Amino acid sequence: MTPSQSTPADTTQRFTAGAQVAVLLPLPVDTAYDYKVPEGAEFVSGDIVEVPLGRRFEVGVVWGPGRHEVNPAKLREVVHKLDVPPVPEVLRRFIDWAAGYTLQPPGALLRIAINPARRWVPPQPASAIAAAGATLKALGVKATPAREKVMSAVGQATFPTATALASKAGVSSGVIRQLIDAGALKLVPLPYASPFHALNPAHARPRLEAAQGQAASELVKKVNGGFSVTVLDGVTGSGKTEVYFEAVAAALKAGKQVVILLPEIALTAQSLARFAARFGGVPALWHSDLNYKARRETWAGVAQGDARVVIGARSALFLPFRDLGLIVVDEEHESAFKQEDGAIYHARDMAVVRAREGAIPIVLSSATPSLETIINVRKGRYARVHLPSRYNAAALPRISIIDMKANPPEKGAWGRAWLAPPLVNAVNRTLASGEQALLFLNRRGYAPLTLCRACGHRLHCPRCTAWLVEHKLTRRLQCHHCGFSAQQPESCSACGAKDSFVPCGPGIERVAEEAVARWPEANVRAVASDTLDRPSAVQELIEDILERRIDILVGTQVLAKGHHFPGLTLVGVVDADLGLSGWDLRAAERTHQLLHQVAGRAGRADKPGHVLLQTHDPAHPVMQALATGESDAFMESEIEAREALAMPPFGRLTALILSGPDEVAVIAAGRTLAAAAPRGDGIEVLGPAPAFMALLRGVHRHRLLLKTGRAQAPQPLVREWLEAVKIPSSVRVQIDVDPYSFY
DNA sequence: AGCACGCCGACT
DNA sequence: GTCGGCGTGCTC
Repeated sequence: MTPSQSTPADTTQRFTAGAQVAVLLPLPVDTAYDYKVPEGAEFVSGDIVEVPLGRRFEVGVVWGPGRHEVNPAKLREVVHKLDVPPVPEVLRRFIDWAAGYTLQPPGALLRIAINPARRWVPPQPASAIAAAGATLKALGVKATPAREKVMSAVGQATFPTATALASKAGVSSGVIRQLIDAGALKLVPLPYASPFHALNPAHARPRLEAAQGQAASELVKKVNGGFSVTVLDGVTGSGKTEVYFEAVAAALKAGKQVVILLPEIALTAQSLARFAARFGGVPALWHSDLNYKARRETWAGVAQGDARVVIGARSALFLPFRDLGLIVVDEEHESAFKQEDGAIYHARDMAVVRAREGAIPIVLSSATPSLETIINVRKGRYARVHLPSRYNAAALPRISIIDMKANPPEKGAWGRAWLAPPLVNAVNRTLASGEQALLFLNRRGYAPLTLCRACGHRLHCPRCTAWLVEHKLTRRLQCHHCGFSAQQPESCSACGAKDSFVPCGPGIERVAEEAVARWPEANVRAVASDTLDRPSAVQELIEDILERRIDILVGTQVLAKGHHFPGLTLVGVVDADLGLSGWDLRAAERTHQLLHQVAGRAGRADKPGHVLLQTHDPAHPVMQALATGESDAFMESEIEAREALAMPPFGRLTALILSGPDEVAVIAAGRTLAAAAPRGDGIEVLGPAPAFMALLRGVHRHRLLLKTGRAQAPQPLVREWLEAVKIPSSVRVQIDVDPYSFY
């Protein structure tokens, strides 16, 4: 990433009546629009304003002086300024930079930043209810029994809500409303009460081990020292969270705000409870399914500086912090940080930029740092703080490989089997000693593929390039990409054969079926994202495991992170090869990270866990790295491979994704782009090719990939490229700079 | 993102 | 004859 080139707009710049201002709108348009400052108004850069746009109104942000590039006759006036703090200059600079880098329209990023202001409702000043001081009679209000009850219940007291008074008096709240309207009761304004907990950096100082204490003090040193990037790494349970909490405490002590970014799935009640135990209060939360009120409240609290710490998913990075002093990205390696919510960006990379623009420190925390991060450490761009030993000296699990070719599973009375004899024996031993086992398989449902025995026809989704997955639990066939679901047909639609469908391959339900058949005495539970849809379901599951109501867990990656279960001493990875197939630069790295994390679930202080990996390719570097514990050597070979192929971060990739309902138009657009592709030394364009999911929810997708050298910025090339061609509006062009996935 | 304008098919 | 489909283009 190269430093910002945009010149920061000066916050102190004022715009008075008659002047022109550029207002950036939260829309996917390329530039800010000019507006006139109305009579009697005065604005500064960053002010959030309402402006007319076409025949509607839109909320935007004063981005700077007008650019005077449009016919003055077209100019319209700003309607008014919203009563919210202006968007801080750092955030504006950050949006400009991020838009230029990711090739997204700046408005698309602004939208993430100011969404809660777009339908701004000034927060209602809180008020309580009390007697107005006049009798019903004096007011000429008819004294019904219900009204009398209310008046005697209210007395000299104040009630926080109408409901509270209504229930005290034993009447419905409608009566209260009537009495307020009649003037017998009045609303008394309450002083502003912050909805945010006070956070005390000294609330519960943890006792840190020597290594942790040293790591913590290194991070604390960075807190008031301007921009820095520090990688905090150490195995699961080494106490990374406790360590970065000390940096959070230091930032709080310095009166600064903090944002902690987590992958969406990791935003659990547990992570909040852990925070609360350390700081004596719950932080503000930010994620995609907050309701509107909470969103507005947190957004305003962040802008006013009232919300001191936000724990949130990637979009929390775009909140208008008044005085941000520290960013933490936990589980830095997680690919969930690279996703699209209106705009395509990598939250970890953008977080580093946000830190730089704000001249503040950022901590990247992970048990398995990403390859990009490791390289940045090596090149000296990022500092590294390493936590060597496992907290409380708990033993690391022993990892061994089961060669599935040499140890094929033995078929049982229930049908095909997926557990090889060594794993079966290990489960036997685990159950005999009263401990728990996890059978890990990253595949939901019963069978990933259903085919007709008679003709070989495969059941696939009508709207996606994907097989339908049989789910025995719901007795339906499901598409895991679009939510399509159907009854299993009685006969084959291709050849008409009856009862000819056979399931192929295992999902967790099928492995659970085998476990039940093999260990009828044991309690077996299959767990996947679809069975953990409620937050309470997660909590219940955790309790069931801790209370030993489950002996054998069969589950997907939802079980890979988070809680540690002391009774769980065996992990069997049913198909360790699963993540390795497919054209994905990071397949091996990701599989390594996932399996490493799963392995971390096993064992406890007095009894090391055992992890068995079932694989058809025991010699694969991923398996060898896991079995020998030589993660560093594995990463080394991955780095060499990437360097040899000039793949990121040694070369740069940019993907153009074309999509639309009409496949012919999408393909034609792909050809048009390919014909106009940039040429030059070290520039290569691949494609167009159908995306991995060429048909998704009825939308056809094709991709082109631009490869450039480390020194060649792809952004200007892509800009020129797209300016030179005409793509019909029925085909959408998305640009993904530094793509992570290839589908 | 909205929203209107515009040009071709089935209806009160 | 009009209602309405969504392809195309514009919003300071």
